[in-house]
Amino acid sequence: MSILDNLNPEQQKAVQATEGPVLIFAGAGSGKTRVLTYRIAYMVHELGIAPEHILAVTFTNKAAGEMKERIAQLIGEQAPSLWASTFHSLCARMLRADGAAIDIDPNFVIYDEADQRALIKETLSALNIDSEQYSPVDIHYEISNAKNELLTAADYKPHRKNPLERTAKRVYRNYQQRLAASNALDFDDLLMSAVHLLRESEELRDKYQNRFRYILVDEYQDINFAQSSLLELLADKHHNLCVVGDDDQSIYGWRGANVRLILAFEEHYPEAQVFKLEQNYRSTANILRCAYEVIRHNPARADKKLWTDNPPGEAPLVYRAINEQEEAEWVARLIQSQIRQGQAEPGDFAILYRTNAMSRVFEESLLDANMPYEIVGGVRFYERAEIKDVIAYLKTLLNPVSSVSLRRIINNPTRGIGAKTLQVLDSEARRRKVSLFEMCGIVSELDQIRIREQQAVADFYDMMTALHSRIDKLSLVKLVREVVKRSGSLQRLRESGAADDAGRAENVEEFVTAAARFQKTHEDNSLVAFLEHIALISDIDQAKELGSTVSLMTLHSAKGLEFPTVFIVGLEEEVLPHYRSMSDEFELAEERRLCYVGMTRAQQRLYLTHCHRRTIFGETQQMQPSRFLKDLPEEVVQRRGELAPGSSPRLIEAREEIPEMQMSGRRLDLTKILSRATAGATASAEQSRRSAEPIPSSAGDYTVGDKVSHPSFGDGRVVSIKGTGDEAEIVVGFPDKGIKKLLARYANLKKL
DNA sequence: CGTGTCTCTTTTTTT
DNA sequence: AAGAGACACG
Repeated sequence: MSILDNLNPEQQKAVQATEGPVLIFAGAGSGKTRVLTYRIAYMVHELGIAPEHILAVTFTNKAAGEMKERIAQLIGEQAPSLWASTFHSLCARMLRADGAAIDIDPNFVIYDEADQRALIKETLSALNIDSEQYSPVDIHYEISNAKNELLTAADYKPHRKNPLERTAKRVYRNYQQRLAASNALDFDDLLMSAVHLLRESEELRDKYQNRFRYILVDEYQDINFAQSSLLELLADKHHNLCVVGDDDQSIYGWRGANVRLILAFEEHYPEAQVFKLEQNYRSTANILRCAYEVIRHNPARADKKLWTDNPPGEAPLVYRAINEQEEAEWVARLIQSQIRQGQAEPGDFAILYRTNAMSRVFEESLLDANMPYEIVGGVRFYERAEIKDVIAYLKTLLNPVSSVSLRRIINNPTRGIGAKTLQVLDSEARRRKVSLFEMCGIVSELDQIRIREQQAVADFYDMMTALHSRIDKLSLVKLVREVVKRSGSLQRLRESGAADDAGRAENVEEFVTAAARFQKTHEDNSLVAFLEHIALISDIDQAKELGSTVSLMTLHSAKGLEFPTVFIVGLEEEVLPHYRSMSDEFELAEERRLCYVGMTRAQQRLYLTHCHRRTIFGETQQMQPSRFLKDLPEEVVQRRGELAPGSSPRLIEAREEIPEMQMSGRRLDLTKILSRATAGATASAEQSRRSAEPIPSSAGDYTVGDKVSHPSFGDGRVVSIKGTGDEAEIVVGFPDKGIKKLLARYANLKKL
């Protein structure tokens, strides 16, 4: 009868400990979300706590959405009064409501990464700082870190001998002035200002402390200092702060997250109750074992070890591919063959990679294999240039002082307002202490600007004022439509002959649809609300149901998800671990955790693949297998398509599994490689020289039109040949089986 | 002023 | 491989 019946004893304890600070270490797959949601249900149902007194904070929108949904299932109609949101939307909400207390205009716009960088560039050039010497990226990183540490420009203390930091301080101050003048907050400001607000106003602190009597935080290992300070302030009265996390899954250190904060929780709240959820319900024993062997090499982990009652399952498989194309084809074929055998559906598979750029080959191979797939994350809709343009119009309308937005659109589409004109406008605006937009309205006073350009500016100004006057009169969609029409941006895209522009025009139309959807589904469908939604939610596809298609995503985006079958691809040195992280011990540990996070997403099957060669930056390189592969326990791992990395070469039986890759063919090939490898020295120079040589190929034996025989497809005719050597791709038409793309290396074709 | 071409750099992960 | 910025030309 009780909610508690569905929980194990440790979970029950964690659910019932509702009062006071609580720290829950929840290993991968240990039912963390379950505990969080049941805890809330328990508080509401069994203890009668009003949902509006509960705040659930998550790190991503996806997690927040899921939590709301799950809680709604448990507590029904009371759910809407509960706050479940990300840190950033929580802060934005507080600041819209009460930011006036610290001089924040409720209509502030949120500057995203690109806006921030544009403003930094603007600042750099205004301060006459050479952006070659001090790159906007580096400066921004410094400022962002300072804000994460809650240091204002005045508080920020650069190292005396560090010119970058000293420059950053100058820029920080000026940048902040520009943000204020633009009535804008950047991502980091949201957090910092919310803390500021609570510190400054006792009244508001009281208000929020009384409102949020029970606070739950997910993914606490990803928290930064500003976020933890915010929580401390909010929980300062009732002390009912429950945090859940797993230090082994901390993968956002590069963004200011600090794992030590979870480890230091007990120091800060000595009375904290600590629970450890160590039983894994997700993965097979073998998968878990492998994951553990990878993670256990990290220093300074909180002491814990996952265990499971699940059966051992299949041994995780390590596959070495020739190059990324072959890797992708192997993955696609494996998926295809499992689906054909009725063992699985597309939604059972996830392909996880280190960087978004790696998704492309997999898309192609899945397309070839006719597999439905979906890319999660990646280039987000709202970040496309044409969409950002429309958004910039909206931001400017809401907030004409927002200089970054105005600069983006003033000559987009081109209307004859060039750099020169803009520069004059800007310096005059500065001299007269008016905003750039206001300056546009009095452009006729400037005789440095030619009449033609004056006219262009004036027309632009008139258009924007006309649109501005309609903000309150038109519904959101109508306003967006009007903007798209009046600005001429859609028309330009439609009329352009450029191939990509048709797609861009469609995107703009899709944006209008997104506005319509927002208007329909949100109670507060004002322009402000819509823009905030875009800035913070920023994922138009999030509503799409995963589950019917193969999922492609980065290891980072996979956090919190699970799939029956997981492929982690590109397990190579310099990819995972990423080359930018290899020189730093701390970052290296984070790469390892990233690998661990990926592995623990798998329920039934885990495939780890790496390539012998990979093309990076348009250059083909020899790759070494990832060091993480070396940590796998040999007794529970199958290795295929390769020589065991680092150790003495050995041949491992390949099971017949994929029709195109026949035993005999591969054994022959491996034997060849084996003999050459043992004959030669192990020096890497020697190795690369050798593999640069063309490997004796069968491709040369075929010409288009040849009749060939395949062990399982029977007789067919060569349709085309792409490439050379063992990488050659031979397309063969088989009368019964259709057209097949075969790799010369594996196909084991016989010429007839 | 706008466009096109060329070179150059850049690619980690994201609220 | 692709995008951004520099430069030259119309």
